[in-house]
Amino acid sequence: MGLTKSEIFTDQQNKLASRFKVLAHPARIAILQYIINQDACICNDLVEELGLAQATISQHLKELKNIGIVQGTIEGKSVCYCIDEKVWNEIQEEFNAFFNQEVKVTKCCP
Amino acid sequence: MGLTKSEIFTDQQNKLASRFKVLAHPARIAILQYIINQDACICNDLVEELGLAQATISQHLKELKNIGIVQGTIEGKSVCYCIDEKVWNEIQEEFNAFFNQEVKVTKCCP
DNA sequence: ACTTATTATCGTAATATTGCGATGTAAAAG
DNA sequence: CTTTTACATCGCAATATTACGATAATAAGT
Repeated sequence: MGLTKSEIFTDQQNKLASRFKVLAHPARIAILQYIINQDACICNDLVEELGLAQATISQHLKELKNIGIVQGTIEGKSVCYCIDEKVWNEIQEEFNAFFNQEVKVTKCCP
Repeated sequence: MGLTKSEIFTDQQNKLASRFKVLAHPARIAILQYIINQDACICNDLVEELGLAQATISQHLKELKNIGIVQGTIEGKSVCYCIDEKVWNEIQEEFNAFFNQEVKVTKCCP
C-alpha cells in the first residue's frame, strides 16, 4: 500500500495528475512567480528571497525542470533560470482542456 | 523536517498550491471525469468503475468535497455526487489567473 | 595552485499520502 | 426486529515528499 496504482488509470490521467503535482507546492509556485516577476533570469536569489535552504531550492528547481516549465542555463559559476514559455502555454492549455469539459447540471445537486 | 513551511509563503500561494494538490492524483482526475461523463450523479459506481477499494474512493471523494469542487447529496441509502459548477469555474479562473501572468523572454534562455 | 562562490547531489529525519481491511452508521428491504 | 446495502471513518502498513546538513563539482578570482 501507499503506492499510487498508476496502471489502472489512463496515460492522460496520470500525465495530467503529475503536472498538477509539480505545481502543488507553495515553494514551487513562489519560485515560478519570482522568475516571472524579475524580467531577467535567476539563480541563488531564490534562496535569499524564500527562506529555504539551498539544497531545498535546488530540489524544487529540479522538479520544475523535469516537466520542462523551467529552463536552466549555465552562466559562469551560476545558473540562470527562466520560464520556458512554450511549455508554460502547453500546460495551461492542457489544464483548460480538462476544465472545459461540459459540466451538466444534474438532478441531485441543487 | 518533512513539513512544508507554509508560514513563509503568501496565503494566495498556499491556497493555489493546495488546490493543485487535490487534482494531483489520477484517481481524483478519473473520479471527476466519470462524474462529468455521466449526466446524472454517482455513488458506489466509482468503486466498480475504478479498481479501488470502497474506503479508498471514499477518501478521495472527501478531499474533492473539501475544496467544494464535488458535492454529495444523500438519496436514501446512497449518496449522489456531482460537480459544483460554480467552484469548478472558480478554480479554472484561479488557475488561468496564475498562468496568464506575462512571461517575458529573457536573455539567458534561448 | 588556492580560495571563494554557486549549484547539484547524497543521506537522512520528519511528515504526508495512498490504499485497504475492519468496523461503525444510517436507511431500505425483508 | 433483523438483514442488507451504501458510505464514512479508524487504524495501520507501504511509499512518497519535504527539508536540510554535508559533501562534491565547477568556474571565477586571487
